[in-house]
Amino acid sequence: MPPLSDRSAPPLRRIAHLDMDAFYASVELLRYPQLKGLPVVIGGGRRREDDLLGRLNRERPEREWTAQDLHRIPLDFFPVLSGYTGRGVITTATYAARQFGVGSAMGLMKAAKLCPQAILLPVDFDQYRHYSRRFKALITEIAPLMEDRGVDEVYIDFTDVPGGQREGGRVLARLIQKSIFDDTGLTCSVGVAPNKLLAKMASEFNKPNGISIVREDDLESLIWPLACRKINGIGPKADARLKSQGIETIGQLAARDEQWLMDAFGERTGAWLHAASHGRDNRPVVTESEPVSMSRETTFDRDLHAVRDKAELGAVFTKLCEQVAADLQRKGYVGKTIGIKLRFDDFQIVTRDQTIDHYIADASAIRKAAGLCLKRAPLQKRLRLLGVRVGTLLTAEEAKATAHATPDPAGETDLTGQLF
DNA sequence: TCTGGGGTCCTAGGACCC
DNA sequence: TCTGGGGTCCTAGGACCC
Repeated sequence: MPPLSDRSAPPLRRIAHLDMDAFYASVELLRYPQLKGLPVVIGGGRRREDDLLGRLNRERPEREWTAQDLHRIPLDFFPVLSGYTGRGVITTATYAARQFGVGSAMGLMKAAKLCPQAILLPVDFDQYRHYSRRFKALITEIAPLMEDRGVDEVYIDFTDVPGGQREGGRVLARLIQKSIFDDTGLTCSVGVAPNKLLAKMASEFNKPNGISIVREDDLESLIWPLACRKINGIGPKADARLKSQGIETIGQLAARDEQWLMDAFGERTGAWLHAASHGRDNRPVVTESEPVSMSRETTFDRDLHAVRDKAELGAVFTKLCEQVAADLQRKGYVGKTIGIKLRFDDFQIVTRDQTIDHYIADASAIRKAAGLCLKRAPLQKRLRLLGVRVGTLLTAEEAKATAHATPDPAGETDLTGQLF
């Protein structure tokens, strides 16, 4: 019989990070299995891709093509990157496409140079959301403490889940992988570690369809040789600053004195860099959170001028306000900080926002406040992007309960003097 | 031929209040 | 006339992430 202290010892903290493999592209491959193994990129702007079925029925009318026939669409019928013009970027590329050096966030025109034969599919967010909900539901059936990190990523707290400690978490990770694959046909990569920071790094070790286990004492051998950029939170700017100090790897970062880091990078950031390099992170897995803001933005097909393209801009502006309003209402939120975002032709970004004294969610009130913001913005340069944001959110119920929500009285919204 | 869209969090200065 | 802190809210910009 083990002593009481042993039996009551708390289980080791085991946190998993799960990352779906090439998620958007993999979902597309479920519909178009004939594309398996080929270079495929997902992306593109608003430029509506000609619907494949419609085109088939027009150009190959020898039979009727329906949604059941997607897997039968001949390869030569898919649009390819070659000759692409427009401002779209790649959202996801299949592993076959990545061989050519194309990847997320790359402009499609640049990708067309690198891999003109790649098949280009338009994004289909409804489809990705559907699979996203499905794989997350499967996970929470097995392990209820899950943190949503976007459509294709989650953290999972394995600590108290039956089997979560076996082989460092590998057994449970395998179970979840299998459950997702059996139900959806999609694969994912999982990293299990003592905390979120290390789990996130671990999930990258063995892609695709891999599992990596990182334990406390793996720090030196597995983490320290990695580039600082692998730490979630160190981006290109911070990485450049670290490099300028001769710090390339996480091990080199860990070798620096904490006080030195605090002097060089600020109290907070320095302390965080020091902790992260030593694999320390006590952030909990957060299962629910309220949104802070909602926004809509759009990049124009060509840069627009505030005066010369006033009518076009005004129409887009109104539409963005309507979309944000619809998003707020559909999700049941109101907000009182209304803001705009402009990106000029030189890529400079300017924001203006204004907090009003009551919570709103209707398009005309948003349009009115956003219009006032626009008046305070410089408008000499041509615009590439326009965005509308509503922040300082409250749920509609909260707002009602505290009588904060004052609906814009009918007819009071006055658009006279508005720029657009 | 550059570079999408939707988010979160942090910083820093100023206003204002105690 | 000069001299304090602290705290909160607001605004603008920027880094970073998916």
